[in-house]
Amino acid sequence: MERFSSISMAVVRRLPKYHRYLGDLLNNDVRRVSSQELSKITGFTASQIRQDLNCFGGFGQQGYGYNVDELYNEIGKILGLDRLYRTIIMGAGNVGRAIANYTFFDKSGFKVIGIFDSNPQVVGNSIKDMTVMPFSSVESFVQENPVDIGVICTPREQSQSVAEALVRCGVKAIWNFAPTDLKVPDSVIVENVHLSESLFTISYLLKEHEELEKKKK
Amino acid sequence: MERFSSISMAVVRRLPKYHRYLGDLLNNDVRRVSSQELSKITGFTASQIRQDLNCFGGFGQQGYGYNVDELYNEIGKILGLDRLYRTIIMGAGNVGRAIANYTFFDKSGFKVIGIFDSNPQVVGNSIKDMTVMPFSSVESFVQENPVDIGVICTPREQSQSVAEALVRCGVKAIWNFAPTDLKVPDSVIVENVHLSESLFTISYLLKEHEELEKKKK
DNA sequence: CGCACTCTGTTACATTATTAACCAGATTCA
DNA sequence: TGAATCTGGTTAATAATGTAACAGAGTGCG
Repeated sequence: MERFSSISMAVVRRLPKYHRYLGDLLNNDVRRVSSQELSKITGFTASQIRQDLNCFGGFGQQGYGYNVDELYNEIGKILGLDRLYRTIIMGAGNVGRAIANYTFFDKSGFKVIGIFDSNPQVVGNSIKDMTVMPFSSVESFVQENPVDIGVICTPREQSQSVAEALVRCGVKAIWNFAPTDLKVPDSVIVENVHLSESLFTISYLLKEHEELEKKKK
Repeated sequence: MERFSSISMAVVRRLPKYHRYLGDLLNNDVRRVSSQELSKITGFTASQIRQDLNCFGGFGQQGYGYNVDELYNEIGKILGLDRLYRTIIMGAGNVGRAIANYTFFDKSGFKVIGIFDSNPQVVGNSIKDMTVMPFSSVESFVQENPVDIGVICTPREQSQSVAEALVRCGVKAIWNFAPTDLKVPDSVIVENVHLSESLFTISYLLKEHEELEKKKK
């Protein structure tokens, strides 16, 4: 995906973490927090936290720190969590069902409004008060019900054609759980959750760890 | 987690992708490939690919390129995919069940040998020819059956204590699906799959995209 | 009300990651 | 066989990211 904004992805990917930790503080009735305290909690350096936050404006105050409540809400706004996103899930297999039932999803303003599958055996089943629809009906469904995010939970073979269908429908963002790199126009946002790559990374680190243990002996 | 190896994580996280694309080439009976061709396929620069691969040794040959079969296997070895990992899943909810049934998991040498849950209603259920066991039996189970990787699929509240139990059992790596940063000793490998952060990133990018559209008008 | 202290915003520096440039070895085709 | 071409390994240059340093705004206590 092309990006015009000057904010680097490195910064963007830290924002959710700040948001989460600030939420925790808020739950513990903490009113104010300094970058140094945040540093201890999050593990990032205080310097980095101050710099990150300053990309979006001066939320803090010298000699005081940051107001937890205010900062939490500001970051929420920056992340776009003050709105509702309509999503559809493509593929009602294990992953698709897990996402559909993922309560966090709902709580954060991501509303699943449709689930689709290609398997006639699965179409018609109900998942969380929704009936699974066939892939072929996606385009007409989206015309009636605008969709912001499409979640791809199909096997690898189907993922590219499903992505293309979503793009044709005008879906602006894709959350991809299939182990491929989808080819879509630059204007479409793709966020991959590549479990296999994550797993292989563990495998690598385990092997590396073992080899170091051996060397020690 | 502490790391001693000189290989940077940036490189490590690209290896699975190389491995995947090489597997595709292999399936298409492609025998040789140059860094330039790989560049077109993967989207990384040829320079980067050559440099990455050279961290582990000179697998290519001037004027020829890389032998696909050999490179695929070498990267597989580097990633530690030539061995079997015994895993247990902590939490038999939506995510835990999805992982347990994830066929890719099996195919790549990650064998689920146990599933645990804290809910007495869930304990005793069978998932994929396994019976869900109570959390309390983890330690004795692991003593009998060595475990390499523990997968945390519990709600947030339980994740830290479950992680600590795994560490006590001597589990060396944790694949964490709970939305927290676990506190474990440095020697334990933790790989997070933070779906919420991934989702919030989409949210941010969607908002950014919309704002840029507005400006154009 | 003022002074010592705190803590941000910001700029300067250091480190890491990515890309480009180049050379020599190997290949291929005539 | 040999010249033109290709391509990997390696070093150098550039870009991106992260860390440290510091001035001064603002706090809070006496």
